[in-house]
Amino acid sequence: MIASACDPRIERSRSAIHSATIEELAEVGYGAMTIESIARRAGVGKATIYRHWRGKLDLVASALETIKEDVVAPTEGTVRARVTTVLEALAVHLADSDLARCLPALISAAQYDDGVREFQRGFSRERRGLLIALLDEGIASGELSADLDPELAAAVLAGPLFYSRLLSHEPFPPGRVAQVVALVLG
Amino acid sequence: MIASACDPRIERSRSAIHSATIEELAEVGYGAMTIESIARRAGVGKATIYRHWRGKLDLVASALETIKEDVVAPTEGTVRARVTTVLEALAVHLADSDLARCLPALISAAQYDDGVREFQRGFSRERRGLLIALLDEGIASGELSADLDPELAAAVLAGPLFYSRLLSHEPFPPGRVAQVVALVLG
Amino acid sequence: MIASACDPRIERSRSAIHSATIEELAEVGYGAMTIESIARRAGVGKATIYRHWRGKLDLVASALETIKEDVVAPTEGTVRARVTTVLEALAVHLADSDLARCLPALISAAQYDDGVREFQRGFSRERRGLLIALLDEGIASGELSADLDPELAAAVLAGPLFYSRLLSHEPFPPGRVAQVVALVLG
Amino acid sequence: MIASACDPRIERSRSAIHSATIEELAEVGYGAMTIESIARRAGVGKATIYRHWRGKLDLVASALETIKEDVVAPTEGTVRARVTTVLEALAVHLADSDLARCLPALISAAQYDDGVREFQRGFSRERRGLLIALLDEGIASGELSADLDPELAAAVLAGPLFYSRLLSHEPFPPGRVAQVVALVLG
DNA sequence: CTTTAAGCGAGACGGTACGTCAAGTCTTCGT
DNA sequence: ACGAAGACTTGACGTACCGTCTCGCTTAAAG
Repeated sequence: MIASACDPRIERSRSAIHSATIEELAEVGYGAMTIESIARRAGVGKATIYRHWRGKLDLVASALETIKEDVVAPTEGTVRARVTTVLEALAVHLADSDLARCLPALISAAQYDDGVREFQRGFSRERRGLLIALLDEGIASGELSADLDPELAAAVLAGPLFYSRLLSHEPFPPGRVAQVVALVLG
Repeated sequence: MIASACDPRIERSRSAIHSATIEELAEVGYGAMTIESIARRAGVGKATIYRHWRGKLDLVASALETIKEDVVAPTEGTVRARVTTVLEALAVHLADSDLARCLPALISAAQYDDGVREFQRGFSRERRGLLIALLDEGIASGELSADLDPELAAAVLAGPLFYSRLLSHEPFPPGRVAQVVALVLG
Repeated sequence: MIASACDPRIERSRSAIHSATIEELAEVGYGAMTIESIARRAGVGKATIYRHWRGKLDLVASALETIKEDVVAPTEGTVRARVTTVLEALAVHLADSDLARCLPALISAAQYDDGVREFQRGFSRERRGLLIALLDEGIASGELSADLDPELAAAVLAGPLFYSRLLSHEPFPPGRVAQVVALVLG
Repeated sequence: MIASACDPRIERSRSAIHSATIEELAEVGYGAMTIESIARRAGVGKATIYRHWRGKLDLVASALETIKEDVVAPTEGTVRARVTTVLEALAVHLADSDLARCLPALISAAQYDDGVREFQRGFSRERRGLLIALLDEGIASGELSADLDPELAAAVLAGPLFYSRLLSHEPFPPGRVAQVVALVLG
């Protein structure tokens, strides 16, 4: 009955389907991606996909969860330097990674699916949380002005990187991250 | 031959199709929108649509052009105040407009379609151009530091508005625009 | 609106589909026959089939109508000789013809579909009518006993041919038809 | 190993599956009947069915064997009377019995499956054997003409009953069996 | 003031993908 | 050890749109 918990085919299928989903998402985008092509690429039957997920959105949300990697902030150096490091990592990540390649699809899907939206909101909140914590620390230590609103500043710091990637369709050059930090944190 | 330039039937079809496209886009989103439903809603044959546009993306891009309102920068007041006004207008626009509602779909589509990418790039460049011109003016008049990189500053100013809309799925509160301007332009 | 009445594609599709249906029916039987295989064989889209017929049964019934050939009784010779000729033709037909090859499928389908049943009943009634008319003529001319029930006799004459084909799965040898006639008509 | 011969569970499953098969067959017909629905109805796993039978046809053939009642020819009276009795029993059987209801499906299946064909041929041969034996007896006793071909006569006697059932889709009225016998056996 | 040719709506065409269902196979677990 | 349960791959189901096509009507223009 709960045999499924141990049947190795289930796990093999799930991971094959997840990989295929990420690849399809990055290659053709959410709209053009089809369940049939995922099934074909993963070498599984369509029914196997529908057995585990309710549909395309559900599948994509679950596949994206699997590639959400933890980001850690450095602990050494001035807050400005550490913020720069974090943003540079983000810039590099946005320039080339599975998640970044799926980002446009993700944003589009989030518009019509609560699950995807929650996932994506969580993803950004996590990233932003890192920055906010650093800024809080800088304010506490006196390195940054007490007037600074960390939430707002985090959005202002990360904003241009996403803006560049999504609106101008050019990755933000990691080399210019320092300029942004200088502009915003004075 | 070039009768079409004058034939009123063509214009009637075009505008009926454009309206239907905007309505469908707002109601069901880009992904769920179909050419058939647009044809149905506009009361035209499918072929009439394909006669004038290459496909869904082309049609949507063209429909959006028709609702793209010109944005004009104010000419009175300090540059800081005028930048604030422009960004506030953008924040309001992003919070509720047909174009803003289609933005996620556009960004996604732009990944895979050159035409859409160009359309979208043009749209953002135009907006950004306004800001850059203002900043240039501020530098020239001495109101802003000569060290300021207008291109970068424009991305830093507009970035958080899009970041909020696209990544957090919350419109950026127009009331906080002033804070951003203060943070970035000192 | 009634443009379809003249569109030559419609007739081409219909006849291609009919042929493919008869071939499939004869080759694999009613149960194993699929709409997809018919569409593939006819070189048409599945939707084209569903556009014209409600389903498999409807399609089969309509395809069989197209191969229903008229049978004519000879007018010369004794009634016994003419009955023999008609039955021999039936025996040959049952041994090798599209309709005969589809007969088992037809009988099976008739069990669950009124349309197919009516078609098949009509087909047998027609054949039987020929025999009955001949027997009536024989009774009228005095060649056959006035006690003979033509309806019953027709069933007794044709019965063994179908019995052999359907129950023993062997075509009834045309050469033995004369014996049946001798047995039944004395 | 051959534990199955003794394991009471096996027998319980077999009979539950047989009953379920007969019920499904009668309710929805051969074509619409599925292994899954039989398994469901019998309260058994699909694999249990496939462990014992090769497929639907095999299962149906086997289920029908279980309800094949032995037919015995009467031993008293004239051969003509006894032939009439046997044919009347057949007419009644064809009018309403599980086997008769499955006959069209069987005939169709027999075209494409050797096993079913053999089963069905055996079924008719058995019935016909009864008739042939009676006719042989009649010839031996002098009641019937020595010229009579018992094989042929059997087909001519039984033919109309099947003809009526399969081609006209009307059960042959048992009351008219005597007329057939009179016509064929003089 | 008619031709005449365009643009039109309608919708059939061959296709692809949808999400569902059943086929027959295979693996795990519980009795 | 064997059967029940159920996940697996496969492939057909009938539907919806895709983008292309053919048709007959309508209508604006050029003769």
